[in-house]
Amino acid sequence: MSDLEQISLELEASGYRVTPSRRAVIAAILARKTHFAAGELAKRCRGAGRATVFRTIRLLSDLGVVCRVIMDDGSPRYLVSRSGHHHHLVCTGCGTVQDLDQCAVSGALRDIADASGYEIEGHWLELYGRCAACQAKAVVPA
Amino acid sequence: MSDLEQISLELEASGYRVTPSRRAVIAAILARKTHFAAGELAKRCRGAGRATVFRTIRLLSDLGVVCRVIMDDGSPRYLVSRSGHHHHLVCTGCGTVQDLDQCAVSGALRDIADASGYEIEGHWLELYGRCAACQAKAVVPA
DNA sequence: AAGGAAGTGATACTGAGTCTCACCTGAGAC
DNA sequence: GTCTCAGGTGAGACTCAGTATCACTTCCTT
Repeated sequence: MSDLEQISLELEASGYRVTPSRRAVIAAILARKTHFAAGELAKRCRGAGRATVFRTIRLLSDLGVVCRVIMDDGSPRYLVSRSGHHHHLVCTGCGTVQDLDQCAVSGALRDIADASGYEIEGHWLELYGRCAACQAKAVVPA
Repeated sequence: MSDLEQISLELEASGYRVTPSRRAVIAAILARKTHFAAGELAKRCRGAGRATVFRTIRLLSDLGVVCRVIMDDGSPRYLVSRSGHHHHLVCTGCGTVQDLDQCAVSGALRDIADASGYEIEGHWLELYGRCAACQAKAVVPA
């Protein structure tokens, strides 16, 4: 089963219609190798209007198919990612985004909650660095 | 010495001029009790144009006088804050922002770097929750 | 077939932030 | 004192993200 069909099934299972516009947006997203900007996708995606592209991205984001990453310059990007709580490791060299399996702060949250008196409801964590390939490139420049 | 003078001295020490426009922006920032949106400040700040307000906010942000917080809805806000690396604890009830003394992820970063092969250069962490006062309010509603 | 809910596209709008460009200002050189 | 020029400024246009509106279409249910 293709990713497109898989996601279509998820949409249907959640009570949403699988329309040609939505299929076009999903196909456009799957065609992107890495993360993408919402506006750029809207421009490239022939089969759906701008508003629909944004609506579909939000829909997929709610379903956990797509998730939002804030790049180190603050600009938002989206990428196809696994659902559930996780964080990202963004390479500042090539832009690759890697999922992190464990939540790096879950342990510290309890301490912070105790110390501050806050009831922690959520958090946002992005990590920036250079992947192994980009480190190698930096050492031996072409 | 007032905060305004203090910040003016920091500006001068860094080689920037202390102009009436900049003083107006700094005064407007200091007048805000909590965090503020850049655009809203630009509207309220009579003594400086929009572009200058944004320029000054960035300048102060570079100097570490002001720092940027991403609220839980993704919108950016600024607040007068201590410089150096730290994180924020944002109350989703009243919007209060509290500085966190320790960096909650510094310990975990080494493990992540080892496991992923990345050279971690930076990270962004925001915590969201309800402060003690808002928790009390929620339990005993008026 | 009818009706209504869901979905769509065009378009206008808001808000953040940048860029340009002509103009202003003030510190230092003479 | 005045000249000069880098630094600073304001107006305004622009880009980008994202939302709202509204008339229209599509499709499911009855």
